[in-house]
Amino acid sequence: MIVPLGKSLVADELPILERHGLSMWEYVVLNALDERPTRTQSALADAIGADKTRIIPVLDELQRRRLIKRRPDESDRRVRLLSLTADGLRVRTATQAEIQRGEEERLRALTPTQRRGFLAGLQILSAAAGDADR
Amino acid sequence: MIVPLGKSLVADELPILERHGLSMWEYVVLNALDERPTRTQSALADAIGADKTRIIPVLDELQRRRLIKRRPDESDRRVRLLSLTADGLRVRTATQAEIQRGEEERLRALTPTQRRGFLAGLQILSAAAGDADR
DNA sequence: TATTGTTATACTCTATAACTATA
DNA sequence: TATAGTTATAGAGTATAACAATA
Repeated sequence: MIVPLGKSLVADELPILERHGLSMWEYVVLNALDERPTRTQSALADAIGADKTRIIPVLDELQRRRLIKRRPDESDRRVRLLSLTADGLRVRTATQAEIQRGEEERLRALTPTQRRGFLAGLQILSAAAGDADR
Repeated sequence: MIVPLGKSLVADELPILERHGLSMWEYVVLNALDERPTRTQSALADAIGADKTRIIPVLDELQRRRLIKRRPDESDRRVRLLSLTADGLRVRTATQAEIQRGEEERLRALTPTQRRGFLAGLQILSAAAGDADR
C-alpha cells in the first residue's frame, strides 16, 4: 500500500514542482540543505538516499540558477561547501508550502485520532528505516 | 518520508521474494489474482498500476512455472482468463506470511494506538489515492 | 594509499508505437 | 472501427567503473 501511495503523492507534487521550475531531486536537495548544513556532496547524497554521481548535474543546475552556493573548502580543497542562497530558500519555502497544502487536503479524510497516529507512526517508521539503511 | 519508507520496505522484501523464486511484479500479480478474479490482462495491469505491456513477460514466466493458468475465453477469443493454480496459491501464501512477519517486526516500534491510527490512516489514504488515479 | 568530486558507460526499468487476431 | 494481447524500440532513471585532484 505504501509504495502506490507514495507514487500518488509524487504525482500530485510534480505539477507543483514544475510551476516552481524544480525537478524532484532539485527539491529534495533544497530541502536537505535547508534542514542541516552539509559539508560534502557525498554526505548530502547519503542523506537523501541518492548516489553521489547522480546529484552532480542537479547541483550544477541549482548553482547555475543561483539557488545554492558551492565553493571549495579552504582547509580541504577536495570538498565543496554547499549552502542555500536567499533565492534558494525562497523557492524552497514557497514550494513546500504549496505541497503541504495538498497534503493537508488528503489528511482531511482522517479523524483527528487517525491523523495523529498516522503521522506519529510514519515518523517513527521512517526514522527506523533511515537508521536501518546505514 | 513515505517514498523512502517504501524503498526500505521493498529492500526488506526482495531477499524474501528471491528465496521463493519471485520477482516483485510476479509477487504483485499473484496477490492480485488471489484477491479478485481478473478477466483480462489489461484489467489486471490497471489494478496493479502497471502497463499492460509490462506484465506480459511476467505472465509468461508465471505460466511456464505453472503458478497461474491463462486460457482463451471461449466467448471472446481475444481475452485471456487468468487464475492462480494450487501451486501459485501455495507460493503466494508462504511468501506473504514471511513478508508480514517482517512488517510486524517494524510495527513493534509503535504503541497500540499509533499502530491502529497508522494502519487505519494508511488504508484510507491508500484507497483515496487509488480512486484519484482513475 | 585513501577520499572528494567528476565523467563516461552500461544496465534496468518504464513508456510508446506498431502489429495480429478477434470482435 | 475498436479492443485484447503481443512485440520491438526508444527513453528515463539508476548504478558501476575509471579518472583527476587533493590529502
